[in-house]
Amino acid sequence: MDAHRKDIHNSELPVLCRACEARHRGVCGALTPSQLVSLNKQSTRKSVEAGTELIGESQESRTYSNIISGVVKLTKMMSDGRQQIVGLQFAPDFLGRPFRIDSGISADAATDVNVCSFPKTVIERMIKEAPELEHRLLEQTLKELDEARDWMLTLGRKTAAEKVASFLYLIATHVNPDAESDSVSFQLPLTRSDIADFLGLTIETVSRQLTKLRKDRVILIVNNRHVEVPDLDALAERASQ
Amino acid sequence: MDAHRKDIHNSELPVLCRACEARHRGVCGALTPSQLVSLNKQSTRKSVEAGTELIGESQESRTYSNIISGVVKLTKMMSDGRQQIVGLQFAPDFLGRPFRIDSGISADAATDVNVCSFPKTVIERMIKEAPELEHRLLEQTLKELDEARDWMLTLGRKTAAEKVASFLYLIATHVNPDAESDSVSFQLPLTRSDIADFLGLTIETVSRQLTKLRKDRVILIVNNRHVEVPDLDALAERASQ
DNA sequence: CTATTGCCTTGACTTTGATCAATCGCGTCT
DNA sequence: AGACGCGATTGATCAAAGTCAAGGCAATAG
Repeated sequence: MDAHRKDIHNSELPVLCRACEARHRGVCGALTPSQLVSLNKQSTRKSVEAGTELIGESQESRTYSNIISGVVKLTKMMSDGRQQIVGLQFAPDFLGRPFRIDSGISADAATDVNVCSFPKTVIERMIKEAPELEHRLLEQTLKELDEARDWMLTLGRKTAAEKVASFLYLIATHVNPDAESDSVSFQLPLTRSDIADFLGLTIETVSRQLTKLRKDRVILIVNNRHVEVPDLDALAERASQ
Repeated sequence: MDAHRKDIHNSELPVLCRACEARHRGVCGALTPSQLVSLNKQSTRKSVEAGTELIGESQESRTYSNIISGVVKLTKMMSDGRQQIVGLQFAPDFLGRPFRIDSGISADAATDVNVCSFPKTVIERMIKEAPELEHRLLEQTLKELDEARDWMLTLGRKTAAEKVASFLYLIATHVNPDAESDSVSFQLPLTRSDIADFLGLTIETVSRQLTKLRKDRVILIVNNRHVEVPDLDALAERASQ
């Protein structure tokens, strides 16, 4: 399987792909160097700022993308305005859904985001040529399904205090995936309002629970966005995880 | 793509497969008659009664299954006993997760269930031979992901009254998928306790909300399990859907 | 340099759904 | 028949989270 990748011959790869995480952990890892070259000719790097809608009601997007950096939030909205964030995507996640029509979800940049975009047609053709690509998509989809179900437990059964701790734990472990030490420091990719929409709470409750965690010395709030966690296990404990 | 199926030559198919929904709407539809014959030799029909654990902590199951009839609930549990149903599966859904290790989910028969089981090894070999099979799995996984995210909105943002109405609407539309009329009659596949675990509520709240829907004549509770919905749109209204 | 704005926090009060407890209906076992 | 168990309903009370309202802080605009 890995024999196709020929990582040694890095020089065969498009410059942009060489340092790209998506080629290792993302879907591009399923492609041969020559497929990468051909895909690369049709791909464009884009930089979008926080708040931009990437996929949504407005424009039927004609592209798929890999997230290069930043955080994308997937949101569902009710007709009366209530909304729920149903997923967060980090690099090198794949953005878009081949073979499946939209399901009322919009994707917005939660932070400033860099993506690598490809025309849908190109990806759909490549999937037919390279079954391994579809396999990667299945694996990412299964991962997203697991995350969604984990979060259903959080939404349905955890208290506000546990929810906020769970969120912080999620971010702490995603921002720095290979954290050896048990202490972490990071920027929150979401506003209080986004956090509330992710947790099924109000911003006031989120704020109060953050304050409580701070007073209990489980976290350190350097400023609104910057959080430090001296002991990840203690945080996990608060999240009942 | 459909050319492979050769539905006309029904006589080539294994007897058990001929009337099986999974061959049409389920994953078996991806297989040629000869593949079906070979798969059929290794498959076994099983009938399990409500409450039986199909996949779980206890035994590392060596098989995948198609649901032939009945309802399967997917449950996540916290160490202190709180639990959340994270998905319901109906015929002809595929049960099991190729290429992905267990994620703390157990699958139990919510009602009496009939399944058609295959050894994991056989399925995994067939996936390599027939990319279309993997394509079907991706499609089912995407469907489950959509359903999970729909439910996240329900769990995070709907009131108890809306949650219960949403659940009834979900069952009403799944039990009789091709309901022409706007009135439906069905058996609830879950106990009140299961419904509560699905909705992130207590059984008392579920009961009260059902009573309220009954008093408001949105539903008719024939007996504990048997419900009639005279007007599906009115129910959808209550679910804010 | 002050005014405005957006985002967040804090406090007082209300509401929703949870908890605790009693009772009912129904099937089953003796 | 009577006793029991199990699931569901109903009521009374309580607690957690929501709502409403005021104010703080920091960045940006005038």
